[in-house]
Amino acid sequence: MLEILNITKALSDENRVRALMMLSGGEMCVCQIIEMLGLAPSTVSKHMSILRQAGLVQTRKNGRWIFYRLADQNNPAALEAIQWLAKHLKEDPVVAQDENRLEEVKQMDADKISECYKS
Amino acid sequence: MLEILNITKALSDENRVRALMMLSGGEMCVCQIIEMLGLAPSTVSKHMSILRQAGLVQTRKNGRWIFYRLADQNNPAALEAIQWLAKHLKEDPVVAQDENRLEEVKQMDADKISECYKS
DNA sequence: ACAATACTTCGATACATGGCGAATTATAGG
DNA sequence: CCTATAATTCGCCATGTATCGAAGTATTGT
Repeated sequence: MLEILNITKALSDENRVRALMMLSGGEMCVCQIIEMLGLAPSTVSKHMSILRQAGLVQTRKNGRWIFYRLADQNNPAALEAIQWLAKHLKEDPVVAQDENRLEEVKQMDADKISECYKS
Repeated sequence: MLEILNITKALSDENRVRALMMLSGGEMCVCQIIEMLGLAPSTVSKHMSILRQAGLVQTRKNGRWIFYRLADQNNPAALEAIQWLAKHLKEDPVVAQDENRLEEVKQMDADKISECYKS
């Protein structure tokens, strides 16, 4: 029950849902999510922590950057919840607008972030 | 987005999830749900109102009784959410215990409730 | 008409949650 | 080292939510 409630509570905030939908397009570092959501870094960090504790996202650290990505196979409940979200938000204007700006933001940070792959 | 958030918010409370799972076994009147959850009538009424506004349940009035039942076909998002819940709470101890007590409570009220079917 | 029952609405209260800024940790680069 | 950057943690505040009891509505039965 607690596992399920962790998921539903995590999904009951618009900004967290937006973040999840963004991650459908591939991993992002926190600074990109901050840019997309337009919230304070501390706020976004807390949101992502809630998503991670619910098993909806996973993290990978590379240098100064922490990349968030959607959960993989080993958590069926989380995965199905994400699929449910994606299915029913496919036509959502907020999600669509985010999807547009996403490419822009990813391009913006591409230069500096690509540096961390040089090593 | 709002429609989806109404659903996830409705599902982010343990008592509301329990109520939904109980309704998988068929419609119930509010007094039975009150008995099952052990909460004040006003509290249960509010919970059920939230579930109804999210499109997760529907109501039928008969005499003094108002029967709640799970949503039917016309709301795919709600229906899939309920199926997701049921799937991942199949082994949950809280839900299982409710399921046991459910027959008992339904029997308890059977006599007086059956009166409303006489007319 | 009146009392009882089922349910909802309202008002108050305690607690949870989302938001920010400041301070902290960790890493990279001069 | 020292500074800058990325991210988190912490403390605070405003808002939202779960809960209750009391009052209100509707319906049934006497």
